[in-house]
Amino acid sequence: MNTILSNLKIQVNEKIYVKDPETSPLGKKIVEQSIFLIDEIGFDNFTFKKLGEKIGSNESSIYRYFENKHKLLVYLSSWYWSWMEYKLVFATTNIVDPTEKLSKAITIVTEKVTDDTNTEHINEAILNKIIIAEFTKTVQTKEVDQENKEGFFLIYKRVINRIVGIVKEVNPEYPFAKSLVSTIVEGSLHQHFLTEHLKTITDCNESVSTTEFYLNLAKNVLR
Amino acid sequence: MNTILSNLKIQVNEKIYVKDPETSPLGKKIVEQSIFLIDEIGFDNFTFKKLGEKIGSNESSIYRYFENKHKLLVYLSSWYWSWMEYKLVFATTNIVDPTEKLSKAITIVTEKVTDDTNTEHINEAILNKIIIAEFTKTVQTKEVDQENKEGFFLIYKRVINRIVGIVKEVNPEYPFAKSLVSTIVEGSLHQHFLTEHLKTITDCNESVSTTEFYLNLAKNVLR
DNA sequence: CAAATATAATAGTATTACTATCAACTATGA
DNA sequence: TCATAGTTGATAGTAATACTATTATATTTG
Repeated sequence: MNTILSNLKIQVNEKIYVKDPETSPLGKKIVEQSIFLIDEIGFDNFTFKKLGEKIGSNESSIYRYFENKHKLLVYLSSWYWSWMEYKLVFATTNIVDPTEKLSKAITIVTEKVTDDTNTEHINEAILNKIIIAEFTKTVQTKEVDQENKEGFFLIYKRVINRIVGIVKEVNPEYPFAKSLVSTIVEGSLHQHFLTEHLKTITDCNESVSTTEFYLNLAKNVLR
Repeated sequence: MNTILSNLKIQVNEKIYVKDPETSPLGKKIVEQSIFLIDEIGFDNFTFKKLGEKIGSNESSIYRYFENKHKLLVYLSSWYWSWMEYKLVFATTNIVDPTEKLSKAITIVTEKVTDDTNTEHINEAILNKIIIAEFTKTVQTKEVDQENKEGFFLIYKRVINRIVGIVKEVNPEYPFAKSLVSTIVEGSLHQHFLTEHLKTITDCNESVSTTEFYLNLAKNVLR
């Protein structure tokens, strides 16, 4: 996986950006540093002006890459889920036993992320923290239907449906495969959030535990 | 329940408001109409100025009740979960069989809400729509730890832990009761959202189905 | 009726979320 | 190597947001 990812470019829907940030040093810096700044001050307090100051660049230059901060967050999310899809595919390819395949998939998608050193300008561990704290904000807007039509959430839906396929291999009779998987994926982000901030309503306390909970859940539901 | 609720006042943590909106006609109007306006234009586009125009009142008057729009949303959420707790308690009291009790509880908490005509100025059906679309925004902020300390989310956590108690009656051996319940409660809001906006990653399509999915899930996990 | 309280109207500030313009610098290719 | 296209930076400006402060006017209560 290592060598392959370093040659592969994560593809993000062109409609999300004004200019592809991967095509210039400034673009890469915007992406790289926005991850740190959003993690640091939170998306709600994040502005292009502050990011400009952080990277020693002008606010107006950032607008040449992203229409607004919402689009930047959608970009980061798309990148994340696209990267997640690679991890998923590589972890499950050539595994014949559906149950084992599903376990690997659930593990990939629910465990805490460590930095993938193959992508130079993106720190996946921090990006994962952002996804945990802010991902629902990319979807939960009044513009969701419009943006869904434009394909902003395709990658996310593809990740879900890839796992749905595995669930159906494990148990073709189970009638709620899609809801189960979307519950696991979204729910694991939520459990990670609770582990950090509202500990009294979760049993998860370290990275492995959230995964354990969902592995156990899936096993019980699909047996 | 009807007669009792019409006499009971839903209690909301005093730190959430500047002045209790239940104590004046203007306060009630602010709460009543904010629900309609947030539903209509979304929380992100909602401002006190727009609300003032809608209710024929001045922006500055609204600030005398709520510090900012975030606090107003926290107020609406607290009200909602408090009301949900009443429904829960009344639906499960005097039921001896834990399994039946849990089924009632899961049904209450996952089903689509219809207006409760006993509360004059609050339309619960619309409020439920707001909770589905915006609830995570009340929690997912940089101030979550501070606000949690001040007790802003106590009611929500109490609802979760009340159901956790029932889960433990059903199966005292199950090691993830808290995570299961928080997954169900938060997850059902998410499934309702997907049903409306991202239909390709959910199996739920009408009110009953989300409940069915989670009843089935809980049954399989706890047997 | 007086005093206290609630509300409305107006004004003002700092920040946000942009857009527009123009100058400077950089890379390319003829 | 020069011309030119494209990128970035600097500055300015606008409308909206998120408030705070002040004063006037109603309304309630004792």
